[in-house]
Amino acid sequence: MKEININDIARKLGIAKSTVSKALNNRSDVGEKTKASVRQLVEELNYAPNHFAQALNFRKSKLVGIIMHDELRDEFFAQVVWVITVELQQHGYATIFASSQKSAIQEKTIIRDHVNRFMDGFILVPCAETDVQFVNDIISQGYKLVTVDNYVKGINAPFIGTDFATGSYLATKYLLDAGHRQIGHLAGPEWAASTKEHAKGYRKAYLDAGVEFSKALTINCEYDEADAKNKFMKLWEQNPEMTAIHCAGLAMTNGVLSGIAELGLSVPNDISIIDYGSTSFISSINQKAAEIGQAASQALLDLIEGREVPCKFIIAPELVIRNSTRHINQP
Amino acid sequence: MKEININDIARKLGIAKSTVSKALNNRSDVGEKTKASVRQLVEELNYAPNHFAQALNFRKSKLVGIIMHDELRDEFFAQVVWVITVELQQHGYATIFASSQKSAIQEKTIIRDHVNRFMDGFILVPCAETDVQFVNDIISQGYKLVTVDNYVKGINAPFIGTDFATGSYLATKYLLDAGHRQIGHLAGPEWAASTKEHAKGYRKAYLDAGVEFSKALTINCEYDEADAKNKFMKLWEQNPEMTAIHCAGLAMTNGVLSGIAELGLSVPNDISIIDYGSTSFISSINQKAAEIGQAASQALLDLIEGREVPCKFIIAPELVIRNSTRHINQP
DNA sequence: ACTTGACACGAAACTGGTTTCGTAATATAA
DNA sequence: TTATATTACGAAACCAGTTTCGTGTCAAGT
Repeated sequence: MKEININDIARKLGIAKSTVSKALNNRSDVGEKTKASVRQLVEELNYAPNHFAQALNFRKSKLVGIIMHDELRDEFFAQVVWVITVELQQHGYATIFASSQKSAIQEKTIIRDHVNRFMDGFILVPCAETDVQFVNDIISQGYKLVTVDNYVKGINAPFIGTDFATGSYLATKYLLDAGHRQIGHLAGPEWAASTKEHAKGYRKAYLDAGVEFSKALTINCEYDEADAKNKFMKLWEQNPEMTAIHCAGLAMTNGVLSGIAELGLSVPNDISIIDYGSTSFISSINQKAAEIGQAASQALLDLIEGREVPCKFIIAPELVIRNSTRHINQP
Repeated sequence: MKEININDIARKLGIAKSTVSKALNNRSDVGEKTKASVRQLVEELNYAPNHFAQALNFRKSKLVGIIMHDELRDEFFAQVVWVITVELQQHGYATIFASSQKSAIQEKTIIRDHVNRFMDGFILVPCAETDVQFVNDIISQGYKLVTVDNYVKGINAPFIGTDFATGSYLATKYLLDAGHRQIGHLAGPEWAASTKEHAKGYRKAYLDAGVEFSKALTINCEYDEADAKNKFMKLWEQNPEMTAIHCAGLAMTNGVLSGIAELGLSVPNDISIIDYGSTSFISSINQKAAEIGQAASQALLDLIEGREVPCKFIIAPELVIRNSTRHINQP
């Protein structure tokens, strides 16, 4: 358990610890033979500098905090977190993951705690009621922060996210082109910024196609399987002519599939589905978690290292057609 | 950016910093009025002690490392990581997540790095070729470590995982009871310890039911959607009488669903599915990520705080029937 | 009145590094 | 031969806390 430290090295070589430190940092005011002997002993004893002592000096921890609004159970967020972790790992940073569990109060507590831990930066997926003032205070104190996925107006930090309007536009247009006319929209909850974007794209596709648009085909829903099933059942009851549905998230698709199975229907014969970010057989809008994770970690590194960073990266998603959609005959 | 420190507090109150420190730690050799004034100023200035200075003193970081063999994209692991994070957060620990990306070499590097960061403990999901010797060295040096999910023989640390034999037994028995006779088994890769356990349960169900068992119904497969689709197609070709399939993981199910859609078949009419850990409409063996995460964090806390810890926690999974299975008539 | 003890506080050392500055030894220039 | 520069190193201060130990003050005991 006892780690060897710089003093041990110095003592064994009969030199000062300052010399050892300088040797390790390859300073010019240390002789070559001294450097060589230090390096050799370091190798032998498997010495590595204590991160905390260094952090205390540099006021840098080589630690980045990832603070998410939700629970990481979503495959998309899990992949974003993973990509960020790997990217930052390559630059010598470790990541600390924390969840605010959709609570603005917890979010604050976590950020404060991270600040005392001298985090070098934060990647924040804001929750619904993020305290913009508080976050901006942190930023103006010089802490480096980027926000991801959930755009919150007024935060003075770079944002990296998906162009949901385009995503939903692509999905809806595809279904319209395939002959569908009654396309349901299982939209996200009203508190999510993305919900409005989805609706914008969905509607635009109808308008562009010159097909009559009905509000009754849209229903709001939490990102939750059980709620999604209920809302789908309601939507189906009210729109028995519906031949396709566009879901705002993976959890919703699962609820819908459950409802479809219960009704004895089948996909895609009776109903086509396009959702967001599914990796299964469902046709979906691919949110490009890898790109978002990369852009977010790059933006944060740029901020930390004092480079210029654009304030918005909107990543266009991609429509991936799998086996949950079919063409139907025009009436 | 400049945080206030214990010296600032001391100066403003005209007392020594040692007194401030003792007041904050509620030591008995500080007067009550002094304590009160310190606490008040601390509150006012929003002071919080520097974690690194403390870590340097205590040789404890209040940090726990989670090192996973895989990529976190699996919903089960994502939830395990999340539960561990939340549990430990409640005890004042933050978690650092890292992935060894299935490489024993990376695994070592990460552990070494974590050791210099004075991690108070590790939660390790070992990769296929974990260096048992190395891990045991770390443990015998006094570092606290628990292993999760992937049981590796010879590691002197508590293990928390799923009873896969029982899981696959339950799945297979259910399908047999439902009248299925030709039940495919899309097994995990040979390197995974769990694969043998799955096979054990699968076979035992056949034996217990007195139904003839065929090796041809089992095929090994990576935890990868594309590979799963190929292997399923092969299995289907060779066993056209197959009416059900038991998959070792979620990624496999997605591959299978893709194959089924391509063949123009439907679930559960043509083929029933039971997999592991799915949350969608697929009937599945629920691995109880929450229980595993809780048990793992509790075991680690016990280790860190010097309590006795049993060496194995095997958590029995649960069969959850959803909409991907049907009863068939006996021939 | 003197001793003893409890109490409250501060100086200094310590955790493991980095950095500044001073200086001795050697090399080069005048 | 002396003045100056260069090189190589060490002592000490510093980061922000904790802990040990010493000391002064006051009250109680004899």
